[in-house]
Amino acid sequence: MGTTQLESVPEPKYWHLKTVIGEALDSEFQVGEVLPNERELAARFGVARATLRQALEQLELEGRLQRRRGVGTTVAPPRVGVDVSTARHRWPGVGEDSWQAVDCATAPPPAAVLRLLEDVADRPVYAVRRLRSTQDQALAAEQLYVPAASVPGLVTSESLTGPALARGVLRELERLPLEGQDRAVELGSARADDARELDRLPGAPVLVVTTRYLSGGRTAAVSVATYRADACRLTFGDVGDLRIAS
Amino acid sequence: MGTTQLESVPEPKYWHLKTVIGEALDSEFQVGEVLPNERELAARFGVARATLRQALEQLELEGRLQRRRGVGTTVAPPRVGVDVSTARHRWPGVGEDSWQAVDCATAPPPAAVLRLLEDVADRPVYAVRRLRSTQDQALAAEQLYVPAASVPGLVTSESLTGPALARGVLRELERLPLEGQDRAVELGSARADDARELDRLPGAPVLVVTTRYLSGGRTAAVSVATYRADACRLTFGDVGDLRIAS
DNA sequence: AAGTGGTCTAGACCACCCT
DNA sequence: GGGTGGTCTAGACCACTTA
Repeated sequence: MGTTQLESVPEPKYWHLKTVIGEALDSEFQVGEVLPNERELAARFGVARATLRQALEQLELEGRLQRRRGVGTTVAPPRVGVDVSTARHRWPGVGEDSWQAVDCATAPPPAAVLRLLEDVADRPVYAVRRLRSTQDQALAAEQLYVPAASVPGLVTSESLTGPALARGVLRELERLPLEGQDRAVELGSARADDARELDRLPGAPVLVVTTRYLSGGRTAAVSVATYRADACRLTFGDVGDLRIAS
Repeated sequence: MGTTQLESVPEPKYWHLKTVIGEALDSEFQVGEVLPNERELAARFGVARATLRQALEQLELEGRLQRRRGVGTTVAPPRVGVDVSTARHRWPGVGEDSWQAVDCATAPPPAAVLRLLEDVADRPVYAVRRLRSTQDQALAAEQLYVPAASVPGLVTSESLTGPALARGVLRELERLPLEGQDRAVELGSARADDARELDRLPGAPVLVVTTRYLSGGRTAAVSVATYRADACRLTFGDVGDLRIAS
């Protein structure tokens, strides 16, 4: 990376910086390579550290950089495309997928989820926790809410807890006929617990995917999955899946 | 040993501020109401303005606030759910939709789009510009790239330009049999031109929806649509009529 | 212990919108 | 012209990782 001085331009410094550094990333850096630290970069470009950080923040938001406290700033790999296609008509956890069930509690779901689960009397509601990862990196954390009424065959016991209970709930859920799904994607910021599991700081930008699973005309389960916005590209392929087009 | 690891987690000020203000928004403010200005809020909470701004930035990212230079900070309405369902198997612009074609050029598409349009020899490539709005607010700006080969019946002339040409391209595109779509959603930051049309500043967070339209085994068109991440929730309903009456 | 990114401060000036 | 949010500075200290 050169030691180019910035000329005075009408456009904000951090914006121009972002462009300059972005181009340098393309031409002079390899994926995984460590950048000079922020104080050095700021000095090199002749700006305050806060200004430099504004540029780095944007680049991180766009998935081009990865910053980790105590470690440094590295060039991020291209975003991973993760399939969240709705066309499959499958329950979560069916078939080959990259989710791993890690826990299950019966804590009451948040108000926003309760609005989607129409019948509030369906207590308890199982809260299954799952993680989705690629080889070395956690991509998403999910909270799957399943009313007890959706898994009538579930055998519970004092000794059946944690991951085993989570898997049991998922297994029972598969027995219901899945009639459809409703899905929404929006931008959010990671809650403290999600952030920890995604190896990000609280408030990190995430793509929140909310799914409503329908069975028997009812909402049989609600999933709230938070994907690392810097590391993921959500794909909804319907190609090669040519269902009966109406 | 006496070294008890007390997990005192000093929560950052801006994070706490965000919570406090967020709760105040729920209980004490109406949608559209104007908040006190940043200098006053900072003084009221006893923090530096920069710290307060960190909290406001997060709230804006989550779609709870709207800030406009020279105007002030207002309480944002709930996010608008916009349907970007892929199940429709429709070309862009067919039927009742909220897009408005505004222009058409023949500028060469960016490299990332060229990679999706396999046959690079298909010149020229029409670049149709469209806007999607609700009553009073622009939600998304789209650049739709259509190789000339996809619209063989298009009659061009010197006098056919701008919006009229854009509509002509869309009309011709509808004549092709649509075989499928490939869609991806990721987080991006608004380019200067998109930002202007979305009434945001450059770099504002946007949800970038990239769609590949397939016809005859080829990529017949590529759409890159940028949605205001603060104002939109993208929905992918495949439920259709099953939707609970609302 | 040294080095990194994350938080925070107290100022300053600028660009924009309103009246 | 007066008020707003946006940009920028030059520091300071903190939390975390690594050696």
